[in-house]
Amino acid sequence: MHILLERSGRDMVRATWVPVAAGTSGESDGARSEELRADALAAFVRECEAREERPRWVWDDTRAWYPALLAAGVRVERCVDLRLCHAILRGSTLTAATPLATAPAGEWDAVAEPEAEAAPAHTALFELDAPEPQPAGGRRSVPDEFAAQEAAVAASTDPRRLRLLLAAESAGALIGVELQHAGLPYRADRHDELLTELLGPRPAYGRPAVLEALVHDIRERLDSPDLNPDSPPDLLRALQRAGVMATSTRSWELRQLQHPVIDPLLRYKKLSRLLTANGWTWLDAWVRDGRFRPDYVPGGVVTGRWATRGGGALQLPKQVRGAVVADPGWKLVVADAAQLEPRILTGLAGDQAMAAAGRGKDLYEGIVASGAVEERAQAKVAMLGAMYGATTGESGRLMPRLSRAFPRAVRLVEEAARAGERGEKVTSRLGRSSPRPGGSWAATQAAAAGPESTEADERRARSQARDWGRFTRNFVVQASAAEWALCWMAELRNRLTALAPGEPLTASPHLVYFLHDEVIVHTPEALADEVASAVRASAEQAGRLLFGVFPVEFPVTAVVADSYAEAK
DNA sequence: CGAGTGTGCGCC
DNA sequence: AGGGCGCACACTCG
Repeated sequence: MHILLERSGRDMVRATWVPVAAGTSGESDGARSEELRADALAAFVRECEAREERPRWVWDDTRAWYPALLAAGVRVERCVDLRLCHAILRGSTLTAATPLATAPAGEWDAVAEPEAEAAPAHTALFELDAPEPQPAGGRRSVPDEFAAQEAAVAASTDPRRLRLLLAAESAGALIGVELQHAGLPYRADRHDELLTELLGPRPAYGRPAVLEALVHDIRERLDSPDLNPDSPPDLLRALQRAGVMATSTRSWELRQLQHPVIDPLLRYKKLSRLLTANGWTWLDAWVRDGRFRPDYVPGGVVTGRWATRGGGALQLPKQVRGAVVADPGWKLVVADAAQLEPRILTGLAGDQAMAAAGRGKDLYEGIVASGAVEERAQAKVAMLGAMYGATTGESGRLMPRLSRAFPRAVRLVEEAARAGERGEKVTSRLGRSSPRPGGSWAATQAAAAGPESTEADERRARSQARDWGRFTRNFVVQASAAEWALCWMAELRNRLTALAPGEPLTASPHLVYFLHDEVIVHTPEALADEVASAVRASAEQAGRLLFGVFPVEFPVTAVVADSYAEAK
């Protein structure tokens, strides 16, 4: 049973029951409906979860509904996040011919958070189409939108895959809220110790002692007493005055050069970065009551990866992971999927040779064993190059050998790149499609094709096309990997719930962290081994959901630990 | 003075 | 001369 929720006035909520598979009629005739007070919602949801057979809650935005329910101690097993699903169905090539996809943009296309709207809708490289202005007449109701989405899926070229994608995306929305609710167990005292060890004690003002000493040292060695090492132009000038022929102040470039200042400068950069990104200010802002609670944004990236807002949760540096510590009597199960993206590519391409290389062992070692390359490092750089579109350097040179050994896998990414270069969309395993190149794309390409095009026009157009081709090349892999990760997590969430039925979220094993191909579960010690098994079983299940019987494996390492730093 | 852009670097 | 992000700081501009 679907139970649709929407606001029906000040402090009131309307709940509408829609039987499964009845949502395609475009009408909600025969559907039961009930009005209730908003403050009675949590009790209502709790009761339905207990009474109904696995109800699926349908609402506009999980981030708007679910936090209050969790705060009231109510967990939801399944939902449909109409806003996230709408975005997928609007863009998917599988639903391109449906009314939902061909209609002009409406309020369901709006960005959820008004403050996010201010963000520019383009990047330096690729200007995407700005959202069209919203119609004044209000938005389609929740039942109408739900019916339109069901109709679009039913009329799509692959309803099974899309249904799976929408279910996984919606489960991700629930998990994102639950992650923030639970928080990552985080020891502020350990973090402070780590910072103090590396930087010196927290200063009341100004730089910590270790940084201050490094600045002094750098200034002396460059004979620049007033140098601000945080200013790239200043620093570059000072370096050149001292005879260091750098063209930028990037660490990787400085590392190649020989000069007494290089070592302290690199150490300064590293530590300065730690201080500004994850120093005491970060600790004060983001860690409360022993928990780090970042704001996850499922579906926040075009490829379907998650984004975060604030706290930089997806960039928690290795330096501070020792502060992530399980509560007394609890353990962390730290799990990550080994070589996820190459294995996803294997499944996408149906490449039996590469599946064999990854069977029962490290995929890169398997590639070495196949004879394609001599060393693991080469296998890795070649695979990454194939997925990211490297054309030069070692990676570029290895491509022909990779291509000979694994023609299907390489052909798949090459074809995705060619499609992007033509300005076409590409689509992930379950049906998420890339955006079309927007902004100046058409004008630039037309200028190069016109009768009076100059050499420069053509160069610009070629370069733009290649840039977009690298994006679509990576999109098919990254987006499909994100789908695998969602299926993995959704399956794991179900298994964790089953380990301790009826328990509140934070009293039983629960997810506390997610990082693209990595999860952390916080669990009572006694259940830790069962959790680790669940993590592995969920990965197998995710592989079957995406690739059926095709024999590509998705090994995960699952480590039971007290601290995040112990894993890896 | 605030808003927007560029640089650099952390994560996958 | 390599895909996707977020964030802090320096810097520029109105």
